[in-house]
Amino acid sequence: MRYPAAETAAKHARILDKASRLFRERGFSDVSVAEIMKATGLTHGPFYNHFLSKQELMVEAIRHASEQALKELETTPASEHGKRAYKSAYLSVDHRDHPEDGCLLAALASEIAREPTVKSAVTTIVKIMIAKMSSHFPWKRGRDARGETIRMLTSMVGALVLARVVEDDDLSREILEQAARQ
Amino acid sequence: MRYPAAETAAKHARILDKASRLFRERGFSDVSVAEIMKATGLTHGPFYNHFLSKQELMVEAIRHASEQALKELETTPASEHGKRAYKSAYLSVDHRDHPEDGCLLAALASEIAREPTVKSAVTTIVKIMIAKMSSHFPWKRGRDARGETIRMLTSMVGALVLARVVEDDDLSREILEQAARQ
DNA sequence: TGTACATCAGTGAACGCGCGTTCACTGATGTAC
DNA sequence: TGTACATCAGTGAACGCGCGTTCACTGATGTAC
Repeated sequence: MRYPAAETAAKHARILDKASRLFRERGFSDVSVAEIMKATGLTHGPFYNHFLSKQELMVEAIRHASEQALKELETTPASEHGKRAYKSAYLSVDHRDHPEDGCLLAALASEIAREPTVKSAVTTIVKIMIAKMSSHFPWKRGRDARGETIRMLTSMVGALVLARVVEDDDLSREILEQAARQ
Repeated sequence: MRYPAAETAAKHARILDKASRLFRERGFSDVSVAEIMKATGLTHGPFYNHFLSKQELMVEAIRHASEQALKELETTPASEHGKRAYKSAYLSVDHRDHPEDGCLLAALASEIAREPTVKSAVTTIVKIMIAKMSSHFPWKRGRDARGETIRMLTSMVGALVLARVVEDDDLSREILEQAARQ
């Protein structure tokens, strides 16, 4: 049956949102198109009214998650205190335990590297994040902001990945704390 | 037909070796049991003469890769120079381009976190690596070796993951270089 | 304003495919006598 | 030492299953008159 025109765009956005969360939670290949559509409240058929393929959805879902990440950075105060808060939110137990809301790099790292179309979208996002972080936050006078940004990003992503890989909660917290100190 | 008894153990080892490389190259779910057996030169049937399930193979393959990693650490000179060499080999373009030979954490990060049995095996390995690295290499007097080890490991894994996720070769090398400086 | 009809997002059965796993069978090897 | 036979790793067809994707069909909505 025909549905109110205004709902179509809203449904598209909901598929994207559910997909982006499910993918981060369980990975691209462990989440089926049918499951995403079910989470959106529909059957799997009309998926192809919204997207050309699962691959295309993966790219769009990555873009959707990255918009969220950029918004978070922009709403963080551009001060030394803001930088510390940003880092410690990223390295929090809450972020570790909720990949579906969090950093797409840490959640999908190994799978992104293997999907060329997704990889290309992620490259753009990483470049934007590095540029925005290095201009947004204050860095020590005379030091190179870009290098410091890359080193900070690198140790944040590594710590979150390691903290999630480890089963022992004490060790996991220790990893997050050590990285926060850096 | 019956085969020479001595060959059985050798075939087991070959399945493990091929599997551990293929998994690191393309991920657990993208590599089929049939493909692993084909790489070993057999049909897929006798896989179950060697392993109970694909899951069990995943755990064994992780253990196999970790033995390789431990051996590499132990053969690295226990000096400041050895530590630098170890770090720069890990952060090399060669390691970035050959996940099948390299660090299992960086190659399978996001998938490990989702497989409980694999996660448990990896936890053990991470603990051993941290302990061995902090006692093997020299650390600045008075500083806590364990903390420094965790921070070094964290930024190494993060940098390799990010360098592999990014399509732009200049940016990818920049990430590796920045982490090497840390 | 009321009626007739085209539209098109959603339905749900069906498709081909590759997966992990099973199993009846094979036949050279190792062993009992 | 030679023969008869049990062993068991390997073969390859087959299984059930869930996947991504397709498609004939439905029927409330929006539009033409």
